Amino acid sequence: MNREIGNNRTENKNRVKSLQAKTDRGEATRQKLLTAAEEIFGTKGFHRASIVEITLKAGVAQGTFYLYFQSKDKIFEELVRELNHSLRCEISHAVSEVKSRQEAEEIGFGVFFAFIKEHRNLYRIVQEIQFVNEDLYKWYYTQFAEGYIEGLEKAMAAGEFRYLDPETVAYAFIGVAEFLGMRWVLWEKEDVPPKTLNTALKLIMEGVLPRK
Amino acid sequence: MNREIGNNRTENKNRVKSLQAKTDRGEATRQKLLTAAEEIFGTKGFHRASIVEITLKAGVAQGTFYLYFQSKDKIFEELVRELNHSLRCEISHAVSEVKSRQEAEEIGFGVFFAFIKEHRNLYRIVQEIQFVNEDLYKWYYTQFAEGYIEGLEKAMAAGEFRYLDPETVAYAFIGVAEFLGMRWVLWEKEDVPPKTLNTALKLIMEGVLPRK
Amino acid sequence: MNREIGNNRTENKNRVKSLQAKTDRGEATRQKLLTAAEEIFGTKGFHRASIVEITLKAGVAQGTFYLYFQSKDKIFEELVRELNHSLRCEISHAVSEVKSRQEAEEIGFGVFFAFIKEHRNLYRIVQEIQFVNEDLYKWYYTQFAEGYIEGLEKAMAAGEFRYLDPETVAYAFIGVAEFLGMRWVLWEKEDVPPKTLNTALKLIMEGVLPRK
Amino acid sequence: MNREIGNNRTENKNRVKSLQAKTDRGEATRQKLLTAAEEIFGTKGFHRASIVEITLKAGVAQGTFYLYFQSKDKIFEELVRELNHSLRCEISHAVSEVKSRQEAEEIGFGVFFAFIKEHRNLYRIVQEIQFVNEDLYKWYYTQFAEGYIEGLEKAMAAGEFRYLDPETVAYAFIGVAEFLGMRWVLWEKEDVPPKTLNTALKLIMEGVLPRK
DNA sequence: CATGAATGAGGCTTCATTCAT
DNA sequence: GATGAATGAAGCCTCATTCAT
Repeated sequence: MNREIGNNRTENKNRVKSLQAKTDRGEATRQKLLTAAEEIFGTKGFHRASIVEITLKAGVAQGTFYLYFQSKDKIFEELVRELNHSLRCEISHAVSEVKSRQEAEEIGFGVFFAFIKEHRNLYRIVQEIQFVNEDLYKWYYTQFAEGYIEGLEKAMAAGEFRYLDPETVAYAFIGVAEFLGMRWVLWEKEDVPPKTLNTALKLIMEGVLPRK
Repeated sequence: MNREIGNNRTENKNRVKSLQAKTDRGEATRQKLLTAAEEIFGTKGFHRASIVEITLKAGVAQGTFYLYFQSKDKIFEELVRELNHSLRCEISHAVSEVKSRQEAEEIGFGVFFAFIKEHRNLYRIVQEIQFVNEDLYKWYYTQFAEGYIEGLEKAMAAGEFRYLDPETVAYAFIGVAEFLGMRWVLWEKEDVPPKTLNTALKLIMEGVLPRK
Repeated sequence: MNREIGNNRTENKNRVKSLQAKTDRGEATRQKLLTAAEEIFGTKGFHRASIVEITLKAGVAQGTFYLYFQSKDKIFEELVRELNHSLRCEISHAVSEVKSRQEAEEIGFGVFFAFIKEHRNLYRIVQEIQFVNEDLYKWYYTQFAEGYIEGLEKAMAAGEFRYLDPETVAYAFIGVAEFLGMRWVLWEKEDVPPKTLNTALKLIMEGVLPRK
Repeated sequence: MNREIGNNRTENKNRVKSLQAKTDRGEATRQKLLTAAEEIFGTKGFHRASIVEITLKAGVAQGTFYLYFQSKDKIFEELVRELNHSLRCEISHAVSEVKSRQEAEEIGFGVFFAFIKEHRNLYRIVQEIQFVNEDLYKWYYTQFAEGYIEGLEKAMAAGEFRYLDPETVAYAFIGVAEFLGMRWVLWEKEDVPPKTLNTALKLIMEGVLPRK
């Protein structure tokens, strides 16, 4: 499944390109549409958003939309794939030069919070994709989990982390990040306070039980 | 905010009742509608569900719907409040006779997973409420967090848990539960495997770092 | 009416030519478009066919279409005129060396069936023209009828056929040919069986009443 | 095929009825829509007709249309089935009390011409159905042919008509009727002149060859 | 209390045609 | 001559909601 959905992205882009958008002008329009869509979808959600609105904001005619995207669903899906890609890139890049796995978690959480602050809109989009394309929703989190699991396994093998089923740990950590991000970044529209970030890290590293 | 949203529920019910002379027949119809709505909303999501479908399943006329609920949004919101109420009741009841806070977490997670397995439909509804009534979405999690925080504070005061910002811990734990529930109960349509549950508990209790 | 419509054809061509300096390259493009249009219109019908599709199949840009044809309607009409022309040419040519009028009918029916088998696509086009340009539709059949009437009158004058209102006979014969062609060639996608052809000829020559 | 398409009619009607239209009011609306549709489709053809136009003429809201018909296609198809039914009923009724098969043809042709004069609109509809639902188009003529064949076989068995492949004769006769109807009723918007009708009958009875 | 027919705004999408390059 | 991106009108259909009975 992952493969397919992942590849769809490129295929899709290529197919569209082969039909149109061979010029810079076309590519610019495409970008205008994506940007507009990101904002509208993020603000009003998928269902309350309308194509008219998107094209209005993009400053193009309604029909132009369909030169670049097959449907409302498709542009939405593309946005999700982009978000997934960007976020994973940012995290893996930031984490790449880290010394310990513990530090990696710290950096990773930080980048994640920064990202959703920056892309507040796109972030909400992910939440709604499950009602539009459930497979893509699963794919979204599976992608993250896979990368996470890999890192965890290395850390466990190296003795940095004790052995705990990596998939469980991965989803648990993602859950922690998502809910703290939701609570502070999305609801409060601020940064996650340092205290909270520290607490979260202490929690996942050492748990809530008192250390003896 | 909480107050208002919480009260809406009762107000709503009362208003309708006062209009309808509280007949049993009326109350039965109301219940039929709620039950039908639960299934339809849960299956197809809020936007794809239609009032006709709900009334059809409930076996009443279209117009009848508006005798009991002001709008599509409102019945949806009521369902969310019901879900919130039931789940919190079940958990607090199950947890009430527990000896340690640690055991409370264990029981709590278990009950939560069982609940979403049972109410898979209603559970999906919560995910979608954020696009219909964002305040209610916040209310939903705030309610949980509040109860959770209270329990955590007691445990910390008693020295069962070490002191960590309780709100952070509460949202983190909720995040863990939600994502494991999503991954195993909703995606696999099975129980959360015991191994996963154990791993999760170990994780939140003692963290991933090796114990010295 | 006939005159005008008939002339439109040439006028149209000439006008375009005069704009386009009659280059061979231009004429080739024009032909590519006509050929593509014939296939697309024939396959999907006028309304379901699209200009993009035609230009795609012709291997030219969308805009190019309008260099050679004024509109979707016009190319469709031109196709009809071409069909009319070809079919009448084929028939009159085949019939030209015939000895009796009776034989002419035989040959004529045969050529007609062969033609629609060959040009199944173009043939369907004629059926649809009535909803695009009713005059042209009438023109199409009037052209046939006129030729037919002429031949019939000669045969009647010569005593080969008895005298019956020639226009009625002409339309009746055309109707017979069309319906047998529809039934066997278009529906069965085969030749009209010899038995059917013979039956038809017997029928129009001698009727259904028993010969005394 | 015939069965299915034929039955669809009743099924369709019933299905719709079960959803709505249980009252006289509903049935009246349904009729208003059918009547309006008959006129609009007949005048402008299927593709150029629009639902708005139909509902406007029927004096109902756009949405009302979809209470009674599933789609633009479906109402069109229903109209065709109705036409087919009515016409066959009228003919078979008129022909039922006839003494000879020859007289039956005479009456049949007459009723047919009268019918298309009366239902000029509906008649054009049939021509276009082939581009909307090809099976239904075939069904339309197959229905006629079947009835026709039956009558012809009887006449041939009785020696009233000589033996000629009945299916061929049926389609040929239908073709004659259609083309004369087209030429005089539809194009001239008048009755088929008696002369023409007589000529046609003579032709199909005795052919064009001189009687010896 | 209940019905269900009717409403009408609004959404997505298609496509013939134009025009700057 | 040719291109192909852009246009925007128009079409079909859905559905939450109302209201006369």
